[in-house]
Amino acid sequence: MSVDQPSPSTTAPPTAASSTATPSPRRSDATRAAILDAARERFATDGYERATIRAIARDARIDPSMVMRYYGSKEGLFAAAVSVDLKLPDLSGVPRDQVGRALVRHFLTLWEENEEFTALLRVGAGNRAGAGRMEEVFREQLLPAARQVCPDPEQVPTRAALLATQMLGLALTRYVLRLPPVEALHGEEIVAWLAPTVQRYLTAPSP
Amino acid sequence: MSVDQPSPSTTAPPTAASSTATPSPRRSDATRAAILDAARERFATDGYERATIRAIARDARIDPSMVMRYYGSKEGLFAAAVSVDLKLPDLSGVPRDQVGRALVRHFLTLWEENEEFTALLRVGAGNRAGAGRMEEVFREQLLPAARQVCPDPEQVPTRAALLATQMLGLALTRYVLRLPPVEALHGEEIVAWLAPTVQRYLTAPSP
DNA sequence: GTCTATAATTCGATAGAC
DNA sequence: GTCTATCGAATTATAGAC
Repeated sequence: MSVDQPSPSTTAPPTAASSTATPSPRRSDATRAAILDAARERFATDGYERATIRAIARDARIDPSMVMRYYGSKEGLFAAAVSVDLKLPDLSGVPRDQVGRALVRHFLTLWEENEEFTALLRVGAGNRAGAGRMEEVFREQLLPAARQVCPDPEQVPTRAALLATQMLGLALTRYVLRLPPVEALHGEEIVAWLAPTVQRYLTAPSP
Repeated sequence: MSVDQPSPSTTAPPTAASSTATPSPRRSDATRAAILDAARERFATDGYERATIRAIARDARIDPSMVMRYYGSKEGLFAAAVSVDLKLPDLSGVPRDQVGRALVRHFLTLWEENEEFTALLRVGAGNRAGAGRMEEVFREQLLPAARQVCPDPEQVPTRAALLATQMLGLALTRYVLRLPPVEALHGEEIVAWLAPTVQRYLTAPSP
């Protein structure tokens, strides 16, 4: 899955007799990691079409042809650079009336320190394939989390969908559109306002 | 600001005894309208970069050069095609405890029958200038509406920001990303679930 | 008003020297 | 592994014939 194999030092030692157990560390790992970092940033700020391979290569201070050599195509680069893991906690260990607060806080800290999700969101909004990847994240990560909290299996998709409208709306307005009044909100303010919403969407009886 | 005042046509002889009040109907108005319709649809479904002038012209069954002639540039075309009016009702006439329901229902019906907002949202997500136009809509239309409902002027931007996170999140997941469980929700279901959220964001005391 | 032809860029991708 | 050079395709935008 993860293509995140950052070699500790810039000049990775090939170490003569190593190659059996570990997945063959390449001498170019540092370069590859630099490319992925630059790609994530460009995709997050410019979107898929405007994030050109040339610009990404320039950011990574390497030749554009290397990007093609390593990742085959622009789509391959995007797939390698953006692999969203929401890292959702085990909600079965959280008190029932605290899941809203726990989730909002989790997403906030995750998104503040990582622009991978912003990249996926921006690309998903402007590209059909990107939207497909967003749905994948929803299906494989958000649905199982909702299943841990929601008693009625029948209602899980609806509950998860409602959760998505609120949390993706926060991500959109704060990190993509960057509406000033949303950016101005402090993390704890957001938690205080949104936690009751998420709590109700997941656990309250149907209206 | 509407950019619907293109340069006067090269040879535009107003009908002999045309009325003096109406803003000079041109013979090409049907063509212009067809271009704008096609542009709105392409921008809404493909985003700014992938919506090419060629494709828009093909949809409108005219020559690509006509688009340039009428609107000067791709940006000019976008500005002319997408001018979002949220048509927000006068909230001072709505019972205080019904503003949430009224707003959610209003946005739903507006968005279901008009893809202009979807176009602006998709473009705003992938383009810096587009994000600026989204902020314009927020500032000029959503803020005044919130001001009608929120008693404390100090809190108006925050309240409007919270409203934006929920409603834009709905628009994003339903019309742009088209997450199946969100698309599956019926209009009245959405109103029932989201109205209390919006109501609280606008009128409840700060948490 | 409408269309053809094309200029001027820019991009993704390829070939091959060193 | 790295780079130069370039191809082929697509785009916006312009010039000008009819």
